Amino acid sequence: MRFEAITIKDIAKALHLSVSTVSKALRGSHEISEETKKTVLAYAREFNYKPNPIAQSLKRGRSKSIGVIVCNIDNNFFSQVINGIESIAHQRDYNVIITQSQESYEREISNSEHLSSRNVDGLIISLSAETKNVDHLVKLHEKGLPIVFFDRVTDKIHTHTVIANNYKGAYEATRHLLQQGFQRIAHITSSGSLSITLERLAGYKKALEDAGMVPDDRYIKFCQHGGMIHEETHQALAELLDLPDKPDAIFTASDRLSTTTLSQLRKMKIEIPRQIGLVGFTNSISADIFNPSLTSVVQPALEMGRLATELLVQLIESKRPVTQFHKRVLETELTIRDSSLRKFVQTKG
Amino acid sequence: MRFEAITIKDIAKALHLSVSTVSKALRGSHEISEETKKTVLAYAREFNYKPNPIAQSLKRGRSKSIGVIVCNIDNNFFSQVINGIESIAHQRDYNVIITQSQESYEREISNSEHLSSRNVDGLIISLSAETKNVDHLVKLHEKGLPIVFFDRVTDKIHTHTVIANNYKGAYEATRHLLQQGFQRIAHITSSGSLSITLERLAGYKKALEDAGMVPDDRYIKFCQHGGMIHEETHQALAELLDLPDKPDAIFTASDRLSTTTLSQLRKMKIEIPRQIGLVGFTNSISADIFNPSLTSVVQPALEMGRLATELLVQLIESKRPVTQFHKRVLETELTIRDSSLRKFVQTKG
DNA sequence: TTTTTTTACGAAAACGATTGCGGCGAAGGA
DNA sequence: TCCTTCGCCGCAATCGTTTTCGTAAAAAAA
Repeated sequence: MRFEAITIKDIAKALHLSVSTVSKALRGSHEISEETKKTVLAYAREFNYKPNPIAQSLKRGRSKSIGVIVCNIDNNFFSQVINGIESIAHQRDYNVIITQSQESYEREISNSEHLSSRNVDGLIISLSAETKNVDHLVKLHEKGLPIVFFDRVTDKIHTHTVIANNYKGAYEATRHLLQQGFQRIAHITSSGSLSITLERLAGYKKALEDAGMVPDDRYIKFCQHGGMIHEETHQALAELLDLPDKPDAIFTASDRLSTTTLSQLRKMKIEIPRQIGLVGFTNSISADIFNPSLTSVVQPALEMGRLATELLVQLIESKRPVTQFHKRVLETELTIRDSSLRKFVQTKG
Repeated sequence: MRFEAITIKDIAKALHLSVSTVSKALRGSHEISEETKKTVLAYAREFNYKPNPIAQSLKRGRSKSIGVIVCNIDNNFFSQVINGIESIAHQRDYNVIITQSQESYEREISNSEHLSSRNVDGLIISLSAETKNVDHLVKLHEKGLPIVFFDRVTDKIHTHTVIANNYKGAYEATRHLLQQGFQRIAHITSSGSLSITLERLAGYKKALEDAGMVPDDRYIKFCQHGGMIHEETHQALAELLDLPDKPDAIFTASDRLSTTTLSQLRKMKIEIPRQIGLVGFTNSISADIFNPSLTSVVQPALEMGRLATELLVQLIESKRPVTQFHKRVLETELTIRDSSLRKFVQTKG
């Protein structure tokens, strides 16, 4: 390092003041005269003084930064959420540290501990598919670390949560398929330990029941790794297609599952939606240029990120312990495209 | 905070040792007896002692973490690079801090300064589309911060760089279109100040020249924001289609530009590849399910991330100043799909 | 003038860890 | 017996900042 950053000590020496006086002057303390403040501020500005955040962090135990743990950023839903998080965070003068759990329980633990030891002021997290136990987060929460959950939440920790209306989104998607005349609607979803899985599954089942049908467990496939491992999705799909009463439509519960399923069906030369209709939860910005274009349950990802961050900042900056927690549920939007349209089939065929 | 993390001081107090003895014991110093070391290690393990990274960072000026600046994580190329970065970084026991410039020069500056002030030990960066001046990085580099550039590089700073063979990739893409019989090949690309833009443009032109054609500037459109602003791409496309000699093929130079162009052409009901052929630089994992499936120049993104990180760690951990710098050029791969196949058209039409 | 209050600043401890140096006791050499 | 050497450990400074407390000098009150 040739040019070291300027410190309070340097300013103090240059102006023949003490370190403490400079510090107070910079922070605008009332015990420093206006004149001294001006001198210090002027000098600081001239030499581009920036307080060392590491030292501040050590001293104050706060860092003006928030940690984010998502399973994977390579996914339009999460990257949109992160954009929402960053927009509010920067507005409130917080920095954002993004980490990926890659759907791994181990990495979720190590990421959360690392972020905590880095003195992040709060945590925004969507649980990994492998996570069945949240003791690691309970521990941090009890230590006083504010946490906001989004998307994949837990009820083991009493705090703010932000989710999409997964139940209703799944219900509408399934009902849409039914309205299109599909009879045997399968459901490919993520790990059964995730909140979103259960909520979406419930919505799917309810829609079937409301149509006078009985949900059939053979039509419901869980993928423990949420589509991160392709073979898993392929096998689920193969099993569905091996059933005596093959499904004539599939409702996929996540971004990765949707694209993998679509891709695999096409590789198998199965025509969509003629042979199999498809609706998926996805925030892919390319869903309209898929072949066929994919009917999607879209979550308000950006808004979810913004909201989660606002709630987190409230927690962080609250003077008194917060006891009143919100569970914010945002509505999804069903965007109907070709992959689920029977009419589309009829036109063609 | 109810349960504070255990510190060296706590251990010292509990074992009736001094803080310095404990510190040395934990680091395995030879000036501490084996017996004492054992006691300390045992106690530390029992109470799950973790050194405070903030304090270490302040004391040592190093943080065992590396900063990453990319324009946008919502992009398969960059998210794959980041996966490569994380895989090596974790292997080498470094943490990764990801930030987004959103193609903004201002944000690139503030991100780089913030990362530097957080004592990252090194920086991996792909320049923003707006960046024409790299003084902010020169300053950090002269201060001694190791930097590795990838993808969008600069020759203003003498250090390691990792790029794809953009020239050759563009050459092959263009040649492929020519071989398919396309005559008037347009090129939609990013900001002219980016290295990748110039390299890809050169490859495109060379392929045309080698085919006995003269590159025509009216067929070359620059998008300053690299596709982040849709209107920009739309206008470029509109201008191309307004030309007296409309292009019969387009070669797009980036992920976002490719998907936006494809989407827009479809909205305009322009048939691909019959009316317009399309080849794009993209690492989208969904390129095969696009409509039509998109012929792509694919970069070895994961490998680029891994390599950049290995080079960075070398710089960080080198005892002596490094003076020999590498420019690593990795080969791209042309994946041919329907969007560029004249044969495909003939079959259909 | 003396006492009290106010103003404006400095000294020092603290955050948690690292490290050069000094010291003390025991062992070895003369 | 005395001196040196060495092993083992503690003291104290340090990183850059914040904050409590103490204290001069100046201002106000007596």
